[in-house]
Amino acid sequence: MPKTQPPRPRKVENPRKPFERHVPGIRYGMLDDVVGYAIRRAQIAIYEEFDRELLPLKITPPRFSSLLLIENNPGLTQTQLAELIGVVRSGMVALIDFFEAEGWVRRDGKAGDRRAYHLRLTSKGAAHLAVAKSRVAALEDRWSSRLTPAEKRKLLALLDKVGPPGA
Amino acid sequence: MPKTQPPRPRKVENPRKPFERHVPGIRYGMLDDVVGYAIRRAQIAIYEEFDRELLPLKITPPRFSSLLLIENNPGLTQTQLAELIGVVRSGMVALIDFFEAEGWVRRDGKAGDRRAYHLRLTSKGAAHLAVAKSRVAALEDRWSSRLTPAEKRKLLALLDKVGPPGA
DNA sequence: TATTGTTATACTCTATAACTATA
DNA sequence: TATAGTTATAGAGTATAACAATA
Repeated sequence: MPKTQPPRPRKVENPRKPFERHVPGIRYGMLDDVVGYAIRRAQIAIYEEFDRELLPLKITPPRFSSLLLIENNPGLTQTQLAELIGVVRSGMVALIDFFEAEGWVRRDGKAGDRRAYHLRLTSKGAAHLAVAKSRVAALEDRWSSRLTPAEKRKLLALLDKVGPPGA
Repeated sequence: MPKTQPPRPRKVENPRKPFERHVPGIRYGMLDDVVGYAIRRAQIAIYEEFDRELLPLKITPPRFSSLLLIENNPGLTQTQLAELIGVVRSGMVALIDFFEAEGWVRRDGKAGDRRAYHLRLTSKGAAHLAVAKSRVAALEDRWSSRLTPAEKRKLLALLDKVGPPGA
């Protein structure tokens, strides 16, 4: 009996090239002097690698910072955490739901106020976060490989001063 | 005849507080040493103001950089522009459609290749971009108000070196 | 066979508004 | 009357996959 032709493997379109910050021959105009664009460029480059290393752990940037803030400030409420990372309360619900489903975070009742929860890491969550932290630390080392420790400190300090004076 | 009670103005919930980068009393753990998070913090603070100043002009960050790249490199194709700003081709279509609908950008036929377009600013687009540029420049001045010119140059140079060595 | 622009589609984020149960 | 968490919903933004016209 005639063998059916297996479907020819479709050529993968859009083999996403890694983002290139300064393409030779392109004139960027004032973009090269705009802090906001320099930040955007650096962020694209950084997030690409963050996703590649941490998505297998189901960790995204907002998840990472949320878990870290819960670890360092046990008992935070959802509203407090939402303000800390700059999202609205309703957006925090799905995030904590996910953490709970993974068994990483507990919603503990708050004594004296039955509306609110205290957020705490479970031991499983703490162990998972430890793995994530070491990967992030490794990424940081790689990212900073072209910076001296003094330059990195300088960069952090300068970033902290950028933006509207009040922030 | 009895006047109908006008609906009592509902209290606005979620009066969005401006993002605060370092909340007193909160422990940020290793987040304070992570370049990626420092960048994220600065970006949130910066984009809030960008939106407030530029959205009335219908300008968003990707629109701004796209228009600027078209101005400085007239004749770019959509695929080239998409790669420059780090989005896929299909995402560029809606962006250019919008520019065309506003009358800011023309799709010129490419001689010798009827598949592609050369993108160019219209005079209306150039004029609009000029206004946007001056507002962005003003924002830059405000954002950099706490940085000396030398510090700003240093920041741009350091941001350029952050990330995977190849980028 | 490859490429340009396009469409269709879906998924993630995140926002607003309204609801509930508490306070 | 206000607040914590929640739900419903909608709008950006951006991704993948497939397609037509063209190379």
